[in-house]
Amino acid sequence: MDKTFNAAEAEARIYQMWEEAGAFKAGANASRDETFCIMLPPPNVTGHLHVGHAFNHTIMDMLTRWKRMQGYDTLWQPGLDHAGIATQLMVEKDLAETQQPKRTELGREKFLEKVWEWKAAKGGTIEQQARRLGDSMDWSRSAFTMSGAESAPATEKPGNFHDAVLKVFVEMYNKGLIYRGKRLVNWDPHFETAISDLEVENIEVDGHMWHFKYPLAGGDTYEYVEKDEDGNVTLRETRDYISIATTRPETMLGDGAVAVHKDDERYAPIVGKLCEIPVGPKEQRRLIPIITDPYPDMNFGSGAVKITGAHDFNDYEVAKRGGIPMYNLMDTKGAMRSDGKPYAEEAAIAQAIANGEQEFDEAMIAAMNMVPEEYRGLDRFEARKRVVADITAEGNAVMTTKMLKNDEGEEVETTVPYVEDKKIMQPFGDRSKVVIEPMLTDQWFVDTAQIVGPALDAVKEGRTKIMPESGEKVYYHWLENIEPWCISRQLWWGHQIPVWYGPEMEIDDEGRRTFNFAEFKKICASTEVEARNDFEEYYGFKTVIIEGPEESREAWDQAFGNIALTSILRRRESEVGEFRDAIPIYRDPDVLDTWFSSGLWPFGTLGWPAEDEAMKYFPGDVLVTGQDILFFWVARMMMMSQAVLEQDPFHTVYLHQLVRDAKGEKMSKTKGNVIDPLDMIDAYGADALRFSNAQMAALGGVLKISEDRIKGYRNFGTKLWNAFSFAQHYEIAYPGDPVRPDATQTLNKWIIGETGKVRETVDAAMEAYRFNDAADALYAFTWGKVCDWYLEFSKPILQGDDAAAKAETEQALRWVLDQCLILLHPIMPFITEELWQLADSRKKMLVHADWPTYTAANLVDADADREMNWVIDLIDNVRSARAQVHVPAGAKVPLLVTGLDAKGQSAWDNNHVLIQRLARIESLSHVDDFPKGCVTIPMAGGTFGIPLADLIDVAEEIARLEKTMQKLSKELGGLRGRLNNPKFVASAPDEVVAEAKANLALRENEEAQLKAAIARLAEIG
RNA sequence: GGGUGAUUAGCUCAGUUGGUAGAGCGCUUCCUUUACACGGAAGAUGUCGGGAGUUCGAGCCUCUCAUCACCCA
Repeated sequence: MDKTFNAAEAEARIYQMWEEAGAFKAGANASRDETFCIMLPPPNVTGHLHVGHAFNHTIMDMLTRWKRMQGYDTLWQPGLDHAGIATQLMVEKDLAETQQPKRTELGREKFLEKVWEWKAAKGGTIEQQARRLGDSMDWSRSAFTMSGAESAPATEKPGNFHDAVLKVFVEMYNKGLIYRGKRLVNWDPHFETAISDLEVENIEVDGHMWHFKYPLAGGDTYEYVEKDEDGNVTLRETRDYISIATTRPETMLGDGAVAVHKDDERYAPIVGKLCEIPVGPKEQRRLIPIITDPYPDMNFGSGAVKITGAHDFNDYEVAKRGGIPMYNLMDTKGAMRSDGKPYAEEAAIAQAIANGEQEFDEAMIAAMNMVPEEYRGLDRFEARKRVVADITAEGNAVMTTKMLKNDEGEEVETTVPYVEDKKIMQPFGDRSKVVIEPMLTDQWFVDTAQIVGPALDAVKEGRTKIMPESGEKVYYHWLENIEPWCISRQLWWGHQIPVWYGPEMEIDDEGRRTFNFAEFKKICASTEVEARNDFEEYYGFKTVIIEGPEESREAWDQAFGNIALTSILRRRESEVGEFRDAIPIYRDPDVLDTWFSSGLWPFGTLGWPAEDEAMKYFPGDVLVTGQDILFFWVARMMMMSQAVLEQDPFHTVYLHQLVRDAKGEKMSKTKGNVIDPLDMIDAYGADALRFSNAQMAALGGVLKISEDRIKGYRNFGTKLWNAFSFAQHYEIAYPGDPVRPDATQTLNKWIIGETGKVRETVDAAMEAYRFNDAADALYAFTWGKVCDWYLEFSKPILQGDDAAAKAETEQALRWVLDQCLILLHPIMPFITEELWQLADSRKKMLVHADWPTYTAANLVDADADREMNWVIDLIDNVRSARAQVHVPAGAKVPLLVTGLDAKGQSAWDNNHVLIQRLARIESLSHVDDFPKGCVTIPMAGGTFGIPLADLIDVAEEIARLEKTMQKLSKELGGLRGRLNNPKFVASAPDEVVAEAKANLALRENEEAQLKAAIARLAEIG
């Protein structure tokens, strides 16, 4: 054997062996019908392995290997997520770097070809990296969320995930669970797409709060009164304006109202009146109403809030409640709109609306551009500056005084605009890093309110358990307040929404058909053919597919010429005669949110909607993922599985925290504290990293990865390795698959019992998802019991002449070491498999070895247990005493004993060889009294002593004994205090009282021995 | 502002129904003894964040204060 395990060489070789043997295939090693299935949270196809993956893969792999060894029909399902935005971004960057045409220049079809090319060439590195961790996934089943898409090239691995996505969309659409609507969504001006709430990061940044005056219409005035808490008037003045505070002045252009709280006495006189938005051309200043709403906080700012329904989520709610028009001010890039009619016209209409003179609807408002010409086309942040400057120049900024240096450098009181520096929470796109703009757009939504019920019930009724439990509260809180889920994205890479639009057809009383391009008819179908069939049936007319809505009118004109729509069909039939054209329809250009497809992961990967044998793995068992993804993904899988299959996708959700660095800080490239798991594997081997991961997997615990710790577990691996090297050194045969002997030797009985205990502990810990307990128990057993004691104890027998004892011990030792390998395999698969293969022949690879079922009850021999613990105790005490009185480590000393009882005597007789060897004892003599200068070692069943004659420093020995006494007294005090307390004896459970009594007796015995020893020494002293 | 969690040895953290505190690393001393120096032996260190309460008994339960972290506004 090599001196240490060569992880770098062995891991690749072993992994290859497993993979070639199909060791991880679904159902491999199955000896029973029960299935065990874990779905890997699919990493982005662009992804790389980071410490978070390394952590949760370790958990999943431990569970999978454990269940596979237990004979379950096991599947750990791998795969990749197409990751809409991330991938599209990556490919666009790649195009730019390689001087290829841009996405928009390529067009949709060509661009998608590029994405697929990119995926084939560079995607999925993470799957190779995962192999280095030892992940036992069934790679042959690796799934992809875009498999089977129309755009997929023939070279791609076949799959039907796309079918699943479309089928679910169509079904949910037909059930009314998916709708299209205009709502305020988070808009990413960089990618020009809607994104979900969860893709928004709120970051606190330095911002400003501006205070402006909105003059009352017609120069009206009112008495503005401020009072303190006691109702005393602190300010009274006549105002002709209402003061508004805002962090986003550019959105003033879209204000629809000013809101105040109904209880706010300051503004009571002017509620219902109109005020003027103090920006834009003087001639067309818009007047907006002052309304009441519960939203404004009377104590914040001036207490009055401008309402811009199209650009703020709170305002949106207020505007909806109050029927306030929501004017959209920006284009898809976040610049001020430059389309629509001249401002003067738009402002006139808006005024009519505000005055209540004109009806309005959503579509009409959406088309209106309330941006004055001077701001049109400006970037939103540039527009902000200009708006602030213009308002201030006109004198509508609220002013305050401040000490500023004048031209001569003197501090003088100066009147300046009132602008507060303020920390504001600003939303950023988690991918694009640009400021997210709330935008009023047409999007597709899942009506989550309708499907959330069963997902909530699953947890409430205990069908699905969230670990740690605190996750359940968070889950309820989120699901009970769930918002509609915006599922459309204005991207190209993804599942294109399977909805086609054509002009709405109306048939009048005379049977004349008219077509309406303002109201499109939607048909949802899983294929284009089906959609066209449906449309053609509807129109009774041929259709033609065109690109998008902007072309629809054009296409129509091209097809039919400039003919009045109302009579198109009649004229066509009678006048056009030869008929070559068709009604244009187009497919929705948007794609689905990536999370819509990954929500189907639990069954989409198993062949659904096709009938597939693999569906036996649904529902799966455990979902292991980061806490941050509970809403993104877990809740959605639960909703979608119920909505589609009416089943819960798994019974347990194991949530873990973000993996941080050793100091508990988030890892980030800018901080430079990123730990690459592959570097750790290179340096210490995958097993060490995995053990470290298992060990820190305390439920709900903070995950801090530390290189020192990983190194420590590498050392643990070496310890295990050396235990085998020990066996080899003693030339213990290793035929393979050792059988547990019927032990007669105490030490063998004892270690077999300890093995029984640890197996139970490990299984209990694994079942409770307490992986740290499993790892700690195995560490303590392997190192602390097997290596530190058992191997040491076995030496005299292995070197001795008792052939029977030797044979039994060799067999027991092989068996125990085998058990270490089996029990450690789920955590440390490589080194254990390597050691397993040292045997001459094995029935199976370790990865498929049978997980043991023996119990402590079967294997523990109470007498052997007691005896060995006594032996260990004695050795410990002798060693400790020797070290403290500075007996040279190598020196062999005689040992004395007084009052040794029968049990003690028999324990000594059975094990004296071990004791003498490990405690370096020359001989044992029974004496009535200890001689002068003797170190005392109190033990159950007798007092031991080491005579040191002149060697002993009496004072030092007294000090040592007194120190022990002190500790003992503390304990005795506690025990006596409790037992003397009648209430304790009366109210504590009997076994607790009994235990305390027994403990007290033991301690009192020890105390007596110590007292005697101290007295003896005092005499000499 | 709302929510969740944390505060235990020098450091990083365990501590499962309340029974009197543990691990790893680090540190000190000794040991290259025939599995292992990625080792062995011995050792030190804690008013379990502060305060109050419930209880015979609190690291654990309740309240309160402080500090920190994360999530959501």
